Amino acid sequence: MRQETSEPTARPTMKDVATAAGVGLKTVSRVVNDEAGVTAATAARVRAAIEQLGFRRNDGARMLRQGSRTSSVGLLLEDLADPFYALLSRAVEEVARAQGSLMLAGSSDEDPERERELTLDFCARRVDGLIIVPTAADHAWLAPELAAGTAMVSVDRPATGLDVDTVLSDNLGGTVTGVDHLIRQGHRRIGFLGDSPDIYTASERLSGYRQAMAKAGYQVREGWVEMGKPDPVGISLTLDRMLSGPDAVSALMCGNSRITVAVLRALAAGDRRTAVVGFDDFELADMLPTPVTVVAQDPVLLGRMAAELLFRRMRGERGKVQRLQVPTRLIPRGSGEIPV
Amino acid sequence: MRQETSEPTARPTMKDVATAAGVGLKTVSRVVNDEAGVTAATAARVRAAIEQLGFRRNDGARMLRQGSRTSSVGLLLEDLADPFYALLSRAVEEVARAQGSLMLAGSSDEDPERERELTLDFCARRVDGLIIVPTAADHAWLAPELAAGTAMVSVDRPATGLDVDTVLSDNLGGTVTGVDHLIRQGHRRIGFLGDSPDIYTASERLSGYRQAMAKAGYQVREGWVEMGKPDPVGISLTLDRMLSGPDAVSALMCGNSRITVAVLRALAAGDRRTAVVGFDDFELADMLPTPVTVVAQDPVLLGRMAAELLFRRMRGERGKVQRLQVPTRLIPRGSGEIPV
DNA sequence: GAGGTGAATGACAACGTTGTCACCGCGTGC
DNA sequence: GCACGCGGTGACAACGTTGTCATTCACCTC
Repeated sequence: MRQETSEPTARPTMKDVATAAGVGLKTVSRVVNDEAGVTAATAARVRAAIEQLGFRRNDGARMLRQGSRTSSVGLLLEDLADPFYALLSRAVEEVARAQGSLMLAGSSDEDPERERELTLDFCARRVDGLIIVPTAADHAWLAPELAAGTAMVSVDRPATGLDVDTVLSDNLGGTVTGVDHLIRQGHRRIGFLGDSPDIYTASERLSGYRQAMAKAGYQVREGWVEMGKPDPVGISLTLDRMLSGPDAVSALMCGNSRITVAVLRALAAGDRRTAVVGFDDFELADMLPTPVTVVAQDPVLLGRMAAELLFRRMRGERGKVQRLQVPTRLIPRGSGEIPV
Repeated sequence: MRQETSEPTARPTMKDVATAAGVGLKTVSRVVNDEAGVTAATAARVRAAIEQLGFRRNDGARMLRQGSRTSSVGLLLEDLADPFYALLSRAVEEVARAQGSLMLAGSSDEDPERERELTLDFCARRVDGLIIVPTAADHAWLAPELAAGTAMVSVDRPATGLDVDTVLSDNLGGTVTGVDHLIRQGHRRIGFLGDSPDIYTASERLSGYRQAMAKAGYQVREGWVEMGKPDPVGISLTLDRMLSGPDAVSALMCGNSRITVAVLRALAAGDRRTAVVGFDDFELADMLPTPVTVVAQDPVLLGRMAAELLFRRMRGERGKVQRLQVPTRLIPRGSGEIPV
């Protein structure tokens, strides 16, 4: 089979198969779908014709005829290439496959416009369900789709302006655990570096930090908190500031793994031994010169729970809107156990 | 909009919109598709009805009517969650989006049966094109789909039994470069640990190793080569063997990043300083106690080239079957510069 | 005022499939 | 001999959309 010679041959349809086999259209349909009521001899002739023409049923037409189900789900997240979301995607794929569905995947890149376009494209394709890691923007525009019967689950973050099932990590509690851990090592001057505060997870984690500090009765000084898109240069400058002067911190809580890594890089350049706890685990965290203590999330569980919830809704389960929380886990490895 | 109360409302169709707006079906179609020849007043009425009913065009039906194009491509690879393939996927997604296509993604898990099912499902959905990281099994079963006009590109590995455009890394040359690099540091006793030899990339890299050794005039001793699924325990045992006795090696070339990491873990447990070069870069390779020298691939470029080739085919470009190679790049970081 | 022009609109078929139903031919029971 | 049942089969409509073509009507020209 040489690609270069293949002409854009029209795909054979059931009608073509019927003609070739000398039977009626419906008989072909019966054979293709393993329906009863076809003689073995007829079925054999039809199958031969199918083989010979290279026929394959057009599932698009099939689903149009049969009604709503397209046996496909849409997954919309920030970035397919991010290790965290890659694991989550794979978990969703796994559940979808077990349910006989295919998965359409798209990355929003945190851009509400792109998110909206992709999501509405998914809806136009009539996905049976939608799993979405929503950007910060309002999602009320999805309400008509929801009303029209497209099942939806929000994961990792809640969708503002839309009342749907949601699966979240325990961002606040996890951060409290992480900061508490630093406090137990004797630290009272702890800094926090987080992602843009308009991202739900980032602001939850910031709250966790503030809450843990308040609970311990420690003040959060001006300049101990820095929020924004992780940017190596910016983080390096921020660290210089946080680690010097009379108000210098002795420990850092990092709001996500990209920030943690950037912080470690910046610290590696200097000679201070600063205690660090990161939110979100990452590969090789245990292999670094000072193994990194983290508050680990479970992206696979997040994805699986979201997908299972989605399929339950798709099966018609009604009930109240769910809001599930996945616990986090502190993994002490060394960087968080550096004393004051 | 509360999910719990939403009944499985049938989605409104153009006919419903037409009735609501008091116009003909075709007029709605015209408005939806921004065709000329509709009065502003009529269009406004139609748009109001669309808004009110929450209508969205059914792209499935549209594509059925219009002919072959479904504006979707299928991506089939080993594992969406693997960082290498996650990057590749994202690159494919990016190109697809630029071309107005959506992406269906699936993981084969290196299982030919699963690969086949998913791929044929994609074909039944009438994807316009297919990008596949093929398992080792024969792919002749895809020939009818190819003949039927589904564009196909194989990436990262060639598809045996199928003559399609292919985009590959320079696995052999890259490994030669890596081994040469070790040789230049004075090593003559170099071991090779690779993945299962039935995986194309693994056997190419093994060839590269043998070629580099032969070129230098160094013998490859019995026991210096170990191929198989990366398994931490197995690798640890293998290393014990390779690094001891009269035939002990002084350097290692690792066939992929999972193996590299497992090797580094095993080496970290001991106290030897063994030179290591890994095939395929990975995150934080530069941050490890001994930064890791690697032969880096470019998964993003692989994905982009594959996707661009695919879309060219989909646009009808004929020409001979292509076989493109993406160069690799040696990144010396320390572990490969450890002398004998 | 007849005829022509062109813009707006809708009726209808078709895309490839499946559900419904009618038909055909044969064997059975009376 | 006739009604009946039943298994096998195919004709036809329908799913939601778009392409084709006919129709309508206002407006213009001579």
